Amino acid sequence: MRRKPKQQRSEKMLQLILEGALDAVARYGMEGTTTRHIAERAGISVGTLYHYFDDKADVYTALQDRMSSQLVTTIRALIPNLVQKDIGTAVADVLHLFLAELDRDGGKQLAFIRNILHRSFDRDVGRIEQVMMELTLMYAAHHPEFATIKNLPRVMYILFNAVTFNIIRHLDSPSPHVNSEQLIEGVSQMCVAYINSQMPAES
Amino acid sequence: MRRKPKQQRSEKMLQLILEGALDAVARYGMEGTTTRHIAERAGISVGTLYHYFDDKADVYTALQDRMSSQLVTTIRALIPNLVQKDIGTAVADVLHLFLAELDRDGGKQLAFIRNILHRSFDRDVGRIEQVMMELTLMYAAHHPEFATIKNLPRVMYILFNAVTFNIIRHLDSPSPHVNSEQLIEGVSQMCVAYINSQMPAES
DNA sequence: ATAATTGTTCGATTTCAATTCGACTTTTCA
DNA sequence: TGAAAAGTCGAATTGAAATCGAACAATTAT
Repeated sequence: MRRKPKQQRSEKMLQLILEGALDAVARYGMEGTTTRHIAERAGISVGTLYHYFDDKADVYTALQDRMSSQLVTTIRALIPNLVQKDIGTAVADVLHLFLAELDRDGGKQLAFIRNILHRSFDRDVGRIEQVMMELTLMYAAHHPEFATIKNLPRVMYILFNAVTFNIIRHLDSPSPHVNSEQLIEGVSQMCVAYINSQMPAES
Repeated sequence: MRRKPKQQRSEKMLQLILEGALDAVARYGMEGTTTRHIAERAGISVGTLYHYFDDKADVYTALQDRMSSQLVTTIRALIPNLVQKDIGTAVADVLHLFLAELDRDGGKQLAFIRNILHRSFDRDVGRIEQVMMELTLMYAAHHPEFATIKNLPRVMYILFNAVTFNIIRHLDSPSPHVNSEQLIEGVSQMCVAYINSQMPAES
């Protein structure tokens, strides 16, 4: 049985379940949350839950969908505005918007997102970042002009994340428009450009 | 009971289980893999599995650890080399290395990584990317010089991923060295620098 | 207005994977 | 050699996910 809201109370129930799930995950974590927890917090029975969703994972998926839909809607509404600005400001605006959106509802959405993410990387990314920081130090030792960059650690942190996600994304679902070589070339150029832009201008 | 290799056969057994898990996940997917599957493919019994690992999740964690350790070791060995090169080449080298490492063992590692990642983003990231591409089009319409960039879609794809992961990472586990404002500022500057570097030089 | 139909809710019951347990085998070492 | 420690096994237990059919509510047809 798939999701199928026919009467209007159904729609309310559906949202009720999603709220219950959000609550439960915020409280017990994603692993710790059972279908009973969700039903309980939504004030319904398990049977009802399964009337609206295929399985537990489906509830989470729906919750993610709802969140990303909200974000997409908000951004889309802001496009006319963004289009007027310079790139730096536009990017900053979108990010501020996003963070503000997450902060509403007292952090439950944020907790949910963290639960989705946390089990994936964390440890591994952290470790690899550490080697990259070693590499940066070594590199700076061999290239003195490198050390003149203001906030070098911050710049490296941002670049590391930038590169990493491009690779992760490429692994997860390769874009038909960009092959490995093109990606690597582009990412390298981005690093060079950002780093150069952070160098104090030479006289 | 934690992991505890005392005799030497233990170490082999441990690796055997990890291989079994890698196999099983490549075959049945992460959700579809049961402890029986793992035990079966490793040629042992479930009971034995639980002598070496706390629970099923622990097996996956160990597998991730093993993979990231390998990567870290490889990179670390390459540092003396990398240090001699310009930044663009160094970045490209590391990425090539990483992809090559994954390609050994006939894609089982790759399949495992995909399984870890796939359940997290995919849908959502894709959707949001789509709005951002809309935004790019609109933006180009208002800023003609923008349209002169070669490979604009590729550049935007890379920047989108770069920005997204910086935010995701910030949400997942905020770095003590970089607060929200600093991150947004830095990320914006990166976008500007990369885009500028891709503009055809004005006479 | 009433009956028939369709949609909704419930929670006890079933199912199946994760984990435990204790009996058995192999290795270590005194 | 023998007995203590380490390792192995798989049947039995446990507990959460998912099902089921019996009630209940809303809607539609007569």
